[in-house]
Amino acid sequence: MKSVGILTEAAPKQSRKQELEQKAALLFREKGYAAASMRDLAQVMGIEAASLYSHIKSKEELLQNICLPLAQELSQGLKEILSREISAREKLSQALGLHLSVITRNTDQSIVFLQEYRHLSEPFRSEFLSMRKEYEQQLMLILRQGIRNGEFRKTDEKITALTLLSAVNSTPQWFRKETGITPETVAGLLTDILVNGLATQPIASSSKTK
Amino acid sequence: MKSVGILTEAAPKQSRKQELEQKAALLFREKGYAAASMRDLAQVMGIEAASLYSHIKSKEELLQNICLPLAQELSQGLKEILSREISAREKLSQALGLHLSVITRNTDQSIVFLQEYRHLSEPFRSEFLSMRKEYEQQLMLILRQGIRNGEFRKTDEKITALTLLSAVNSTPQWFRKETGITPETVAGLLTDILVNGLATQPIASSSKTK
DNA sequence: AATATTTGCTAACGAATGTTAGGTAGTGTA
DNA sequence: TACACTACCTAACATTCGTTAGCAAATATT
Repeated sequence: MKSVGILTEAAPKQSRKQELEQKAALLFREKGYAAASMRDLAQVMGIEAASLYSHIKSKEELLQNICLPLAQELSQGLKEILSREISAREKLSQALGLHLSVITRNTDQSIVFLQEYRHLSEPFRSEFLSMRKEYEQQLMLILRQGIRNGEFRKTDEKITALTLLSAVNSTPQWFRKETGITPETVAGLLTDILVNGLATQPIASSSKTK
Repeated sequence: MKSVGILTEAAPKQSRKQELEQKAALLFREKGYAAASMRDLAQVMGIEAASLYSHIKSKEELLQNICLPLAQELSQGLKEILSREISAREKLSQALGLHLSVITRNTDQSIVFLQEYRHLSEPFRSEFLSMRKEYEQQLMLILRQGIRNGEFRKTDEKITALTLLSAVNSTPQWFRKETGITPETVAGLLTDILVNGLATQPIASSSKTK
C-alpha cells in the first residue's frame, strides 16, 4: 500500500522509519515527550497508532534514537578537538563551533535531547548522564588550561563551563535555517560575545585580572 | 486530624497548601509536569491522591501558581530597572542581578517555570508568552542603548539578549543555597564573564570594534 | 509466478490518568 | 454546646495511555 503518487509528492530517499523519527522529534519538541501520545504521532504520520509499531519497538526507542546519536557525535567531536595541539582559546572556539554546528543542523533533536533525556529508562539515562558529565569536564579542562597559561581570566571553571554550554544550547530555540544565517555565522557571533565579552572596554570588576 | 505532635515535627508557619505547592514544584522539576502524577504528589505529601483536591482545584492550578507569580516578579523588576537613569552597562548589570536573585531564591519553581510553561492552558499560556516576549524585548532595549552610546560592542541584539538570558537561566540547575555561595556572588561572577568576556585580551575577530 | 517484506488496518487489552462524590474526625470559634 | 472549617478518607468514574494480536494489501525480490 505505497501508492505515493500524486498526493504525498516527493518522499525522496528517506525510509518511512526515518520520516517517523523526524516527525517524532518535532512532536516531542513541541509537546514534550511525556505529553506527546502515540496517537498524536500517528495523526502526524497519517496512520493509526497501532501501525506505528510496524516500524518501532516502543515509544522510548524513538527517544533513544534522538538522544544517543547526538550525544555520541558531540562527545566524540570534543574529544578529538581536545587532543589537538592548539591554544586553549582556539580549542574553545573550535569546541563551541562544533557544538553549534551539530545542534543547529538538528534543532528538533537537540531540544529533545536537552530537555527530555530524563525520560530515558535505565541504563540509557545513566549512560547519557555520564556522557554529559564527561563532556562538561572536558570543557572545563580547556578552560583550566587557558586560565593557567594566561589566555583566559581567572573564573570558576565549572560555573563558566556550564554557563557557556547553556548559552550555546539555547540556539536551537531561535535558529532557523530558512533565514539564510549559517551555523558558522552563529558560531562566530556567539564565540565572539562569550570570549571577548560585551563591553568595549573592561571596567573595574570583582575579577583581579587587569 | 491535625495532631502533628511527634511524627511530623516542626511544620512551622507554612499552611498545608503552601507546603503542597512547594512539593509540587520539586516534583515537577524532577519528573516534568506531564510525567508527574497526582498520585506521585500525594505520596510525597503522605496522603491519598483524592485528598489533594481539598487544597487545590486542579493539577494545572499548581502549575499556574508556580509560573505566573515568578513571571510577574521578573517582569515588574525589569521594568523598574529600565526606568532608572543609569548607564546601559549598569542597567544590564542590575537586570542580570535581579534576575539571578529571583531565580536562585526559587530554583525549583524557576526550572518548572522555564521548562513546563507550555502545559499551561489558554489563556495562561499566551499570557505567559507575551510577558516573556516583553521581557526579552526590554533586555534588547538595554543592549541597543548600550551599543548606541558605545558602551557595548556591536552585536545582534536579539541573539545576544537570548544568549544572556539562557546563560543566567541555567543557574538554578547547579545552584545550591546550602553551599554558602550567595545569589549576589553568582550575579557578580556571571555578569563579569558575560560583560567582560573570558579572554584576558581581545583578539582579532569578526567584530569590527577595536 | 511464488515468496518475502513493508506498511497499514481493526479491535481490544490492562494500566494509569485526573477528578468527583460523599463521608468522617479532629480543631477553632460563636 | 453548636457550628463551621480544615484535612483527610474510600470508592469509583470516564478517559487516555502504550501496546499486542491477527489480518490484509501493496510492493520488492527471487
